[in-house]
Formats: sequence, structure tokens, C-alpha cells
Amino acid sequence: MPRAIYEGIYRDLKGKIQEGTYTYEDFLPTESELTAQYGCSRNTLRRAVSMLADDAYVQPMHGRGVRVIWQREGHSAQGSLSGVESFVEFARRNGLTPSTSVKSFEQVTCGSGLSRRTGFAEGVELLRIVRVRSLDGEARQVDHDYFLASAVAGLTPEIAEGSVYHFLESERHMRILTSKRRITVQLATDEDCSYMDLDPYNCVAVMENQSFNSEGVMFEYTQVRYHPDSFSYNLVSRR
Amino acid sequence: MPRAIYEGIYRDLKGKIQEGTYTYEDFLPTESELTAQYGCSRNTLRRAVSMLADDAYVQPMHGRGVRVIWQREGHSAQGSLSGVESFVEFARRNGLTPSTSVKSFEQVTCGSGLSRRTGFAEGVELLRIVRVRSLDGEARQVDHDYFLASAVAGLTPEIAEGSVYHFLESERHMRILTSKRRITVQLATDEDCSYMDLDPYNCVAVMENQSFNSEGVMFEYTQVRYHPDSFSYNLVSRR
DNA sequence: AAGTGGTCTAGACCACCTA
DNA sequence: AGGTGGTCTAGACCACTTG
Repeated sequence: MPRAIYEGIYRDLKGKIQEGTYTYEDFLPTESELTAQYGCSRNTLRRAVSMLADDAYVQPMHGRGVRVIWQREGHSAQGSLSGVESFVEFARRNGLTPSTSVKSFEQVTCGSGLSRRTGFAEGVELLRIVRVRSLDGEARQVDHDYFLASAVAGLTPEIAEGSVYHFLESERHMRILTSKRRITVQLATDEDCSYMDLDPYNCVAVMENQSFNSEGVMFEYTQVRYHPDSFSYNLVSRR
Repeated sequence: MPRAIYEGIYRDLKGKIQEGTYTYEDFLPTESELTAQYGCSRNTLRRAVSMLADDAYVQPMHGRGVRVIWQREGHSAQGSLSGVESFVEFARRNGLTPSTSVKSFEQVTCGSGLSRRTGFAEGVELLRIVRVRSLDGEARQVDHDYFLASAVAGLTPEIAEGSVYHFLESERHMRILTSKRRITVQLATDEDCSYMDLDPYNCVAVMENQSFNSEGVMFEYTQVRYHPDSFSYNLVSRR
């Protein structure tokens, strides 16, 4: 694997923090020690450290050193859906059986309302897919996907029962490079109630998502409506 | 102001994208053109561009160029609380009158349950503050704050009615450098219902937050419980 | 083949912290 | 004063895309 040097150093340091070689509130060795240790330039090492800082594993302190701030089980994890993990990966990791039921699979033209909501240009052809996803038979989320029709030619309802991304990556050689997300809480719609076990006055967590492919073109808008018990989202911010 | 060069370039390019000098799906000038334009080294320019990419303003494409992916009103913004903006800033921007009522202000010792929830070590002294925050008289969120008591000496209920961060920054010369967050949706507690206008079967959006100061020490755990109508969180992810 | 972004190096100077 | 991280430069080579 032709991995970048900074990537290797990043993984190595991250592993050492997770394993306890460096622990909470320790200082990492200094930059000059680490560059000597890894036999790389200072810039390359700094890039790796800055990635660790982005992950909130570490906090560099000017004039003092680089302090570890990662804690095992920092925010103790409940068994709930992480926003970054795929549905199937989450299920596998927790020993649950995932299943997907395609409720809708149709081509639509993007009208003005849809354009404002999704960010697609008016008039473009979209493929609309609605899927209910369950764990051990319990409906946990409803996915509303809109794909640029031209980008997903060949997609069938059968494929949509599995992973659309796998299809896009292996068949269409497409990669998601960037995505913008928004999380809100909304009152459950009648549709939500009919798909998931919810009462009309319940709320759902809604994650909207715009994805851009390697061409820099937005090709997907997704709205995932989560059963409130199944939603958890972790993130980090700096500065 | 001794701002960094990359910071200036970053802001300039960001402004040009927002103003429409470069628009959605355009390519930026090439790196060599931009380095000439700004009279800086390639590394410095690349750092600025990489920050724009982190913000999903731009997507660099190997061998082709750097494409703008920012859209005005991409995910159309509703009038709702953003997770990154402070409560007062949000109110001001939307012409609403913010108010805060301190419901609790007391010192507690961190027990095992609290330690697991918050990430503080067992036995440390904490200052617990509960505040209800309203916009135009309507209660929108309840803040449960736990501060390392030693870090916030001198804090009073009167100060807590305003901005604790302002106190920490100007009086205690403390800065938040990193924070880890988690967002979940929970059933409203009796306390939530009594503070905000909610029924027992309603949900609240909960944002938990651990903050680290410039010493790399966690000094704050906050749990903000949002009225569902007042919650919106925007974020970006790459790769 | 030419042009683009991606990675890496070596060396310089600065700003901050501790003593 | 000495050590640490923060910024910046100049130049090299590589990998990908396009004609």
C-alpha cells in the first residue's frame, strides 16, 4: 500500500495513545525527538500531529509541548447509531441483524420546492428512493435519498436493498469526497409513524446530507429520519 | 493584527467565493497563479486552500484543479439555533431578546456516576450551574454546566446570568482550544417540561460538550437540552 | 508531453513558556 | 537563555488528468 508517510505516523501515534503508551495529560515526545524517531522531516511529522489534534486526541501547546487529551470512553458510548458509521457497519459491530425495505424507487423532476430543500438545480432528473432500515426487525430509521439520475444509471431496487455506495464505488467508480450535513429535530410525520414504531406527537432526529463526488458535483441529497432512541452523533471542534 | 499569511489568503478566497468572484462549479486559478498573485510560497497557499476544503467551500481535484462547491443557501437555513454560535450571538443576529435565568448554582463533589457521564475524575470539586435560556420570553434551552471548581474561582450567579466564557477569557485568561461534542435525542424529563413549554412525551435534542483549556485540561462539561423547535446543527466532513 | 495537485525535505525565523 | 511549537520559504519529485 502506497500510504503517505504522515498517514503512517498518524496511525502509529493514534494507536500508541489508544494502547496507553501515551496517556491522558501526558506530553508526547518533542517534535525533534519524534522526527528523529520516525526519520522524517519536521513538516511531515507536524502534519501527522495536526491530524491527531483535529481528532481531539492531542492538543499542542505553544512553548510547552503536545499534550494528550484522549480518554478511553471519554463520552461513554451508548449503543446507538453514530452519524459517520454506515448502517450495516454499525449493525455488524453490535451483533444486530440489519435489514432494508425499499418503499419507493422512482424518477422525478426537480421542482422549485425540492430544489430549495435539496440544493439540486431545478429541472434536473432525480432518482428518489425511500428505504426503511431495521435492526433485529425493529425499524430504526427511514432514508429518503435523491440521486442525480445521470450519476446512478443502472441502479435497481434490488441493489438499493443493499448498499448504494458499494454500487457507486465498484460499478460507477465514484467516490464521495465531501459532504455537508445538518442535524435537526422534527415532529414525526404520519409517514414516520407508519414506518417506525412512533406516536404522532413523538420527535425524530433528522440528518440531511449533501454529497459531492470526485468531480466536485453534488450527486446526492439524503434525509435520514431516525427513531429518537437510535440517534447519537459525535464530533470534535477546534479553536 | 499579526495575522498569519495563510489566514489572510483563506479569508480573501472565502470572501471571493461568497461574493461570487468564483462561483459554484468554477475552478479556482491554479496554485501557481495564486502563489504569484499572493506573492507567497506554494505551501502557504496550499494551507489556505486546504482550510477552504475543510469548510467544504472547495474541492481540490488531482490533476484537474480546485473546484468551488459552495452554494449560497446550500442547505437553506431556517431560523434555528446553530450549534456553534453562542446563544447571545444567535439572538442578536435574529433580532430576538435573549434572557437567562439561573436555576441552580452550587458546588458538588464528583461521584462515580457523574464521573462516567462527564469525564471528570472522581472526587474532584465541581461547580454545577443550571440555567434556562429564553428568546423573547420563550424558554428554548436548559444548560447544565459542570466546571472544574478550581478553574472558575470568582464566578458568581450574577456573572452566570451573562456569559461565563467572557468571564473565563477576560478575568481568568483562559481559552477553549478543543471541544468534543455528542448530539442525541432524548425523552423530555419532568425538569425539561417544567422549564420549557413541553409535554412529558416530547423529545429534546441534547448536546453534550467537553471543553479543554489551553493547558490541555478538561475544565468543563456542558449538557444543553434544546427545545426541539430550536435545534439545528451544521457540519462538514471530508474523505 | 504538459499541466495540475499531492507529498516531502531542509532550513530559517518567530512567539511563547520555563527557568 | 534555551527549548518548544508556529509560520514560511524554495525546491524537489511523484501521481493524476488532459490533449
